[in-house]
Amino acid sequence: MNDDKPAPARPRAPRKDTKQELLQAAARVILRDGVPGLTLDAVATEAGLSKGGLIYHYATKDALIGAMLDQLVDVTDSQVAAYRASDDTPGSWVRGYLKACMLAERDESGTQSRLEMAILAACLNEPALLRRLHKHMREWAAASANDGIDPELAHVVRLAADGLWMNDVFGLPVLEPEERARVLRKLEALTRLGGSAPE
Amino acid sequence: MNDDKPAPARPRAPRKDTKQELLQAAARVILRDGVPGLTLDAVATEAGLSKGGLIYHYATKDALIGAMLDQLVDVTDSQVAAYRASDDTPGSWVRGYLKACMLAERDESGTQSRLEMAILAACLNEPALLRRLHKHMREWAAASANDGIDPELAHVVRLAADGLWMNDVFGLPVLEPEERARVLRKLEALTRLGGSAPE
DNA sequence: AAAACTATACCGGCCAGTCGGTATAGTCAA
DNA sequence: TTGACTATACCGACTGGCCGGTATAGTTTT
Repeated sequence: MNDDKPAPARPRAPRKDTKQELLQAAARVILRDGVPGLTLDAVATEAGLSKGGLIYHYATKDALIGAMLDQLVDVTDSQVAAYRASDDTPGSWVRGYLKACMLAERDESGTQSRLEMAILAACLNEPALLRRLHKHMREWAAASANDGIDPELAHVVRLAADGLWMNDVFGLPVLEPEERARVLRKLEALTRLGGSAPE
Repeated sequence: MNDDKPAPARPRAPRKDTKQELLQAAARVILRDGVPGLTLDAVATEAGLSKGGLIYHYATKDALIGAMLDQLVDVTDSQVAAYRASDDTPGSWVRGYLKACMLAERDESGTQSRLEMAILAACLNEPALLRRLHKHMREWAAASANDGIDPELAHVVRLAADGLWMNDVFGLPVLEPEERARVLRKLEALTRLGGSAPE
């Protein structure tokens, strides 16, 4: 009846990019139900698939979480790179990182940062994932230390960004929005402080 | 052969502080096996008693985790207070907090900080616990903002301490020990910077 | 003997991962 | 063009283990 075979949009048809859709579904689930709520069934349902369908694309739960982690790292790195394209003065890496971490504000109600932390929390369980995460953090630490400004100050700013972003994650915000904004401005200012320092 | 009890060769003496022992056992388990490894059976075994015995003291798992959280907060607060007893200049709260967070170094291989993060991770699962944690964080945020120094700078230092402490948690250290020490010194210096600042 | 404390057995729910099956599309040969 | 065959995508019932919690029967100590 309604079936025109060559037409792309049908109920029962291979999805264009199911894996990406699954990743987003997983993000939605983890934000709504927390880390323990991230079950294969939940993700599958959220994505409009069955568990079998999910498993077809990601053989194990860890594979799914690992893919989320990879994407998170990629996004962060590319955001930093994008920022640096328009700022190559000393401290630009840290400022880019700061911006990347705080992109949350663009989303509705800090969705992004909560997601990031949730992914990290999910990684905590699996040593293999944790190792991958750790590797990336070391790279980030190295990048901030090599940013052309006082390395310790760079670390401080980066760590504070991590801390702020972590705080965001615990449900409601710890800092008031205005105070948070002031802190961010202060952090940014710090990256310009040691920049063209003497010596 | 003095005492060949095949079963738990336990001290028949009335354990007066079993609850405390259980808390410590839970800490050991969580450090060794991670958050998902924190099962009632595991804690009981680690503490040298049965699950029934554990349940007798902590009726539910959440009660156990809650007790761990309370103890963590108490310890932190009392360490801050102890520090301030010998330093009541502006910025003392933040410096005390810094010290409390970094007590890890006194332990063998950052045990303390990893434990703290693990407890937080365990709390992530239960909304009720998360709320309690959140309350404490707000108190800490308020305390740092009221420390007699530039509030934003105080937040920055406190957040960086959180970030550093979080980094420690991911298994191996992200920063080299010397670099870490330099960062700490920088943080401490920052708390004295805005202290008696103009205005 | 009662209270305090501990051990053992068990239940029920949850959840990752399995497996046999179905539907659709593409290929190729007769 | 049609039937045989294969690959891809997906479904959903099922299983097997794990784990929180319960029930109950000891064993000490006071």
